[in-house]
Amino acid sequence: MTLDPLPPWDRDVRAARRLQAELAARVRVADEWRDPPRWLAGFDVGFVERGRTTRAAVVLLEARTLAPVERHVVEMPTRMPYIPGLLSFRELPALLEALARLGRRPDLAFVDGQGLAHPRRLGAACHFGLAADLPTIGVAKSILVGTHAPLAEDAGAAAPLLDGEQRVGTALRSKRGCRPLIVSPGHRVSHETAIDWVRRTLRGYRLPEPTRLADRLASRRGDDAEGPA
DNA sequence: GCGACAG
DNA sequence: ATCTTGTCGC
Repeated sequence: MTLDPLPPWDRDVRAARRLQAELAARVRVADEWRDPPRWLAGFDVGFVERGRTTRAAVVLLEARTLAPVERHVVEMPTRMPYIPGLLSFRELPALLEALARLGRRPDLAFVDGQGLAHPRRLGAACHFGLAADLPTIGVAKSILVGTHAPLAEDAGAAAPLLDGEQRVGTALRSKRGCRPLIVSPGHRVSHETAIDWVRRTLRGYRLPEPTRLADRLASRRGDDAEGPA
């Protein structure tokens, strides 16, 4: 037996982290839209065949009614393993391909995962937003970095997510009895607007409609039986 | 050195 | 994320 060689991804990990720091400097955390969003999109990525294939799902919804008007699923070979903090590199190709399938360009995109709430401020929502030059919001189901004050049990309770002194997102109890969502700006959106749009797109489930529908589509059980009002 | 660690 | 059935709680 020999000593374990350096992991093949070690070099790339370093390069990827440097690139993240550079890209993060280009992320704009402020609202930049001329008109209120009319088309929303939800993105989610899953893995099949023991991770060998990456699958991205996108759902386009009309902002006013939250009615889904387009759905697409794309698959491609997985190029990178999962490494905490480098998720965007693993998911970005599939996310961009899914976006390309849309017949309309969304005005605002919800991405499953972190936005600013990332060690180098470049979660998948930021990276995707930059790459597509689209306003994006990160909606994660757990914390990668940061801490927040205890949240009340009531739906709607929220607290800033802090990484040291900096606010990187918001912990939001989207539904009573559920663990809070971690909402953070991706690109071209402010903290306030990110939270506002997540709240406006909640429909009694833990996840906001864009992300919830994309999740269902990616996990294939994509029928259309609605639950409680 | 010892954990923590989106999906 | 994914592998997996029933089960406890709002």
